Amino acid sequence: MYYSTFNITALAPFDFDLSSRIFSEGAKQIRKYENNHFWQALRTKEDTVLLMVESVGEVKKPELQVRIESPQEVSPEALNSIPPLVHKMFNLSLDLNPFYNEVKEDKVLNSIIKQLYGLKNPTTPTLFEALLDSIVEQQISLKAAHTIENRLIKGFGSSVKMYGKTYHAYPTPEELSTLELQQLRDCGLSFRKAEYIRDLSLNIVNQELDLESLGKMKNTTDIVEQLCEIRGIGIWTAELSALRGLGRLDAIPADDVSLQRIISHYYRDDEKINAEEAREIAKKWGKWAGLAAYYLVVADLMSL
DNA sequence: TACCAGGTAAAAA
DNA sequence: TTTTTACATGGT
Repeated sequence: MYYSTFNITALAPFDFDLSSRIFSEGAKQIRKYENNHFWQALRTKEDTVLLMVESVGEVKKPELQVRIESPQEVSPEALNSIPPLVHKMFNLSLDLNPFYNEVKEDKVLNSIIKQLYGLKNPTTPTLFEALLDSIVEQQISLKAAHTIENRLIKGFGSSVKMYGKTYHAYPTPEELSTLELQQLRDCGLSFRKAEYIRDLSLNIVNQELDLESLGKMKNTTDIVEQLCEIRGIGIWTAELSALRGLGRLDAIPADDVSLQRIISHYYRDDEKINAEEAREIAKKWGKWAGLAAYYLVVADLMSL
């Protein structure tokens, strides 16, 4: 067995315990947070390794200990690709203070921030992973979606075996592009969604679509516009994926009926609102709209 | 049993 | 051009 450990720091404040707990909520097979240890199977260029993270700091002076394990030797190149990935996944480079300062006049949010101090929103290792999740989650309940996501991960993702347990990573475009539609359908996806996912994967493998270049674009609205060109991706999927897959904190999936209900709960006394009204309310959060929405969703989850 | 869930594209009007 | 419909699973 091969392993490597190293420490990394994060911009304060950062509550690793709170963030990881929320991150792993939904109990997908892909990640777990137990006994203050976060773990997830992670793909490097050549291999699938097991990532374990624990906090060795505190909210105001955050530091993480990262451990990489693999049955085989991990190349230096692969190892070097891990720290930036962990930074991205946990949003370690995000400075929450400007966010906290700029929404101070919002009494509701300000009160929630005090209770969720140091919470950072997670980002998926790749944009593809965020798109995959979002497509699966279209229309159906999160519970139903998680069941399907687990089948995709177990069925088609690579895995790493450690201590007699098998840890599954998200499937890559390469792994999904060669599948028969019926194989995706068998996971519980509609034929329509199976087509979306197969075609998206194929276009990436054929290099007709370059998701990496999208992440480099300056304006989030341009990214959302580009994503909407892809079949199966509407405004809801595009905005959710920009937030979850690229960490674009100004992207807010206002078409989300659940988010509309939550925003209304805190700002409109549970009266039913539509996407337009949700966007109007979100305007006061400026470039932090997506992060503010994340805080509201978590607050709702924890009944704050 | 029927209906709704963190929607979307395609058909019908 | 605008409105309606089919679609997948899991919970109520």
